[in-house]
Order: sequence, then structure tokens, then C-alpha cells
Amino acid sequence: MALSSSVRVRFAPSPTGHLHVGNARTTLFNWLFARQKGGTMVLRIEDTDVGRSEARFEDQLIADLKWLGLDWEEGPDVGGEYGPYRQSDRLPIYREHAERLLSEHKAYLCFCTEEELQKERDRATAQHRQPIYSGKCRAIDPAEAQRRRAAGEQCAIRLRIPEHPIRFHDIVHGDVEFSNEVVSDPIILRSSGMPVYNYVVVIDDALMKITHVIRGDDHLSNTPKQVALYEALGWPVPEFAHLSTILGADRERLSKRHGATSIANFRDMGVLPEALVNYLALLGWAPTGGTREIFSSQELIKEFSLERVTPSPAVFDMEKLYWLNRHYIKESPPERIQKLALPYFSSLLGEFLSQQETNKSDSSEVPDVAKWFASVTQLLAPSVDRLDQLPVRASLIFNYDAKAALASPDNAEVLAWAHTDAVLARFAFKILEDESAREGKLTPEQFKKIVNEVKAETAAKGKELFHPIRIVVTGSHSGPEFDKLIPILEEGSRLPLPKHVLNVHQRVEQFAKARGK
RNA sequence: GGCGCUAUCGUCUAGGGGUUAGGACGGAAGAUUCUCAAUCUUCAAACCCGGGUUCGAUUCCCGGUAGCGCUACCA
Repeated sequence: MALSSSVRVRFAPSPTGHLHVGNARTTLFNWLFARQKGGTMVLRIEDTDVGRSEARFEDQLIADLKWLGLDWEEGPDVGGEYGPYRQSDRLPIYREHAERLLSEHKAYLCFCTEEELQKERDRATAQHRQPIYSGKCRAIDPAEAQRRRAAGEQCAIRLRIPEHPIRFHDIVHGDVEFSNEVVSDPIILRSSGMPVYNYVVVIDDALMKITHVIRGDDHLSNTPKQVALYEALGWPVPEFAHLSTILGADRERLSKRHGATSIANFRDMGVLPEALVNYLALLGWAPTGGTREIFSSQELIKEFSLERVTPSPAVFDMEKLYWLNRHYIKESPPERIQKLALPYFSSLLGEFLSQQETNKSDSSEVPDVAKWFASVTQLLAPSVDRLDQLPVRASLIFNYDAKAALASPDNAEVLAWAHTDAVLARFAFKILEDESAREGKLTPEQFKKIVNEVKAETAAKGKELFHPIRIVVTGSHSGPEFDKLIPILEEGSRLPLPKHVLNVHQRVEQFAKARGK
């Protein structure tokens, strides 16, 4: 299939850890741009730092990107015509082009030792000068230099930086200019033969025909070196777009210290991918007009533009992410939420539900349990920031504790109300008497009828009536609607769950006992 | 230290030579529901400082300040 546009972008992470939100946002912007332009997305693994790179991190990276719904046409996992897509597999390419630059006198051999260079730098900083390379080896005759190298003398390859300022255009920042004096001839190939990052990135981007380099603005200061490299190599300079840094609440660069920062963290917390994508898109970008907040990926592809990306750094705001997450939780089909919620209930349900799921056809009870659990998540999910908070919310179903309810300071005020004793007494009496309740088959209608009778007999109404009853039934004076809760309690008590759910009758009984009246 | 980038409510942002400086999150108040949540309504909340250009600057220019980044034979 012919692509309608020649736009090619890349995401080039180092496999040194989990995918970070900053990198995720960079990938997202690349992806949105590529998808909008009908371009090609390339995934390239920058694993030249062999010490820190690990293969398992590459798999995680790919899994995290896919979870976000991002995809690519070329990469180590899918191949492509500009491979290999792992830098560790491209070493010969880097050497070849370095030698080419050398033979064209665009680069030269440097015989300075690390100690010499370090001393030079120290001297410069002590004198408050820019710590740049003196250019000592620039003057060595190339033929002489080759002889010394052939004789086995250790040397690195340095790029010759031109004697004029380096200018380039950045889509986010506009025109940027650096004096050539601050760049200094950078090493492109170490004496060990290993190439340097700022060099390989140019070779790869050029050879992979990348048209738009969209990356973090920590690379902005590296860009003049890279532009000089493109020019030395005789290759076209791509468009640049440098994205601002994501900061923590203290305005420092976002790090583990700030809590959840990896995509895996958010996934484990029960943040939905579409919420994260939507939030990340809003960090540093806003649509025309700037009033819309909710965007699906498809809508983002349509609306996104690099020109509207803000150059200033953005503070990551967990509360706004939660707001979007709550929105998407409510929008999601209940079956999806139920499925996603399941892992968080392993301590309450054990392997029970997942086991039941696998052999559902041969037991009649199974659909009941699944259905029951679905109604539990449906009841609780709308009030939660993230799915991992569900089990705590569910404690009113699973962990009824009459003594704790009576002792709770939250309940003290309600328990002291004038009507409370009467309400409690009449309610307990009626529930304990009720035949259906005793069997755990109380319906919301019967429950309502009992409540109404209590109301008539005690003259308590509104909160005076409901708060004490809530405390008896759930342990707390506030919570979900009784109409939905009663069936969950009653049905739950009849199911063979690993953690038994008390029905209304049992709760009233325990409460009465705990109260000693 | 040098160089670079950045600067609108607490936060994310819209806007732009003359505006009641708009929206969202969060906050506050009210409505509603038995309660909480949700929902709806309302409110508070900002152009970093100093010069210049201009009839007029938050907006354009310069300087300062602050934050961040880069200053490696790290990526």
C-alpha cells in the first residue's frame, strides 16, 4: 500500500527500565503526528549503552506502548526496509560512516588521552571559561595521524565543527541559534571503537529517512552538534520538534520520587489507557479554542498539531488524570470494568472467579458468581478514581464488622441521635422476624416496606431514619443505594464464595449482639 | 561558571497591541438524592519584575530574576 505522504517519525527509547510518562508522551505525539499525516512510525531501540540495556526491558517497552494503543510500521519486532532497528546491530554502519568522514577530512583523529582532556576542562572551568576542546589534534597532518593510528596508538575520531554559528528551525521553539564556539569538535567514535550517542542518532535518523525528529527538549542543546553532523555527511537536516519536560508538583523533573511515573505503574493502579492517552495529550498541547478536554485517540489524530505544542514545561497533575479516568470508567461497558477489576479482588476471592471463568460451561453456579461480581463492580466503579481502589470500597460488602461500626468516631454522632435507639430496635426486630430475611432472600421491596414501617412507628425520617439503618447494614452512615445493595448482600450470602458475605439478617444479628441490647 | 530553553489562576491551558483575560482539574457555596458519590448552578482564583517601542502593552523588543536542560571517549 503506497503511503500518501513521506512523513517518517521515530521513537527511540533506551531499554534501561520501564516506559516513563515523559517518553510515553513523546511517543504519543510522534504517533499522533504520523497517523494524521498518513506517515510511518519507526521504533528504534537505542541499546548502545550495553551496561544498562536489558533485553527484558525492550519487551516491556513494547508491551507498554501497545497497552497505550500505539503501534508502528517498522521496528525490531516487525522488521522493515531500513533495519536493523537495534543500534547494537548497526555498529559496522557507524564505523563505516566515521571512516568516510575521516577520509573526506570532515573529521580527524584525536590522540589526546582522557586525563589530558579532563585537565583541560578543569582548567577552563577554574578560569570561568567554556570547557571546550582546544582543537589540539585538528592541526595534525592526516597522513601523519593515519601512521600513528596504524602504529597502534589509541585515538578517537572527532568531527570538525564549522567556523560559523549553527542555526536550525524547531517547530515548537522557532529559530534557534548556537555559536560554533560552544559546540567544540565532538568525538563521534571512541578510541574503543564504540560510537557516541549524538553521532549514532544522526546516522540512524538519516538512514531511516526520518523527516521529523520529535523528542524531549533535553536534546535541544545537542541539536547543533547533530545539525553539523548532517551537514558534514551531506545529508538533509530533518525538521525538529522539541517537547517540554514533564515536572513533578515540586517543579522538579518527574521521577520515581514523585510516585507513579511509569506506564506500568498506572496500568497496575487501574488507570485506563484511554484516560492516560487523553491526559498526556493535554500536557503541552491544547486544541484550537482551548476549551475541549475529552478526546479519543481518533479525535486526537484529527485535531493534533505540532504547531500548537507549548514550549514551556508542564507539571503532572494526578487529580486531573483521575478526573479523566473516572470519566472513562463510567463510559466503559460494565463487562470491561468487571474484567479489569478482577485481579484486584484476588485477596477476597482468591483464584475463585478466574477458575470459575475457565470452566464455566460445566457448572450452573458459575454464571451466578460472575453476574454477582459484575453487579458489585457496577455498584462501586463509578465512585472510584482508579480500579485498584475497588477492594477497599467493597469492604462494606465483604468485611462487615459490627463492633468497629459501633466504635467508629464517624458514627458516634448518628448513634447519639434521639431517634436512633428506637429506629435500631424496631429495624432489628422486623428484620429478625422476617422470613425472607432469615433465608437471605430479602428483596429491595420488602426492605423498603420494613423501612417504611420503622418510619411510621418511630416518626424518624430522612437522615434520622436512614443513617442508623445504614450503620447496621453496612457499618457506615453513607454509601450506595439500598435498592442496589440489598440484592448484592442477599445473593452474595448464598454464593459459595471463599470469603463469605453476610446477608442483612446476619448483619442485624451481629450488630444486636455487639450492641448488647 | 558558560550556553540554551521557558515564564497567563495552585495545576493544565486559550487568547492576544485596546477583552468583564476564556475553558478544564482542584477548591468554596448552593440545588438535588436517605447519605456519600454522581449531576447541575454559582463563586473565588492569573498575565514574574524593570526598562523601551506605542496614543495604548499581559501581548512586540531589551535587561533582570527564577525554574529547567546541555556543558563527557553517558544516553
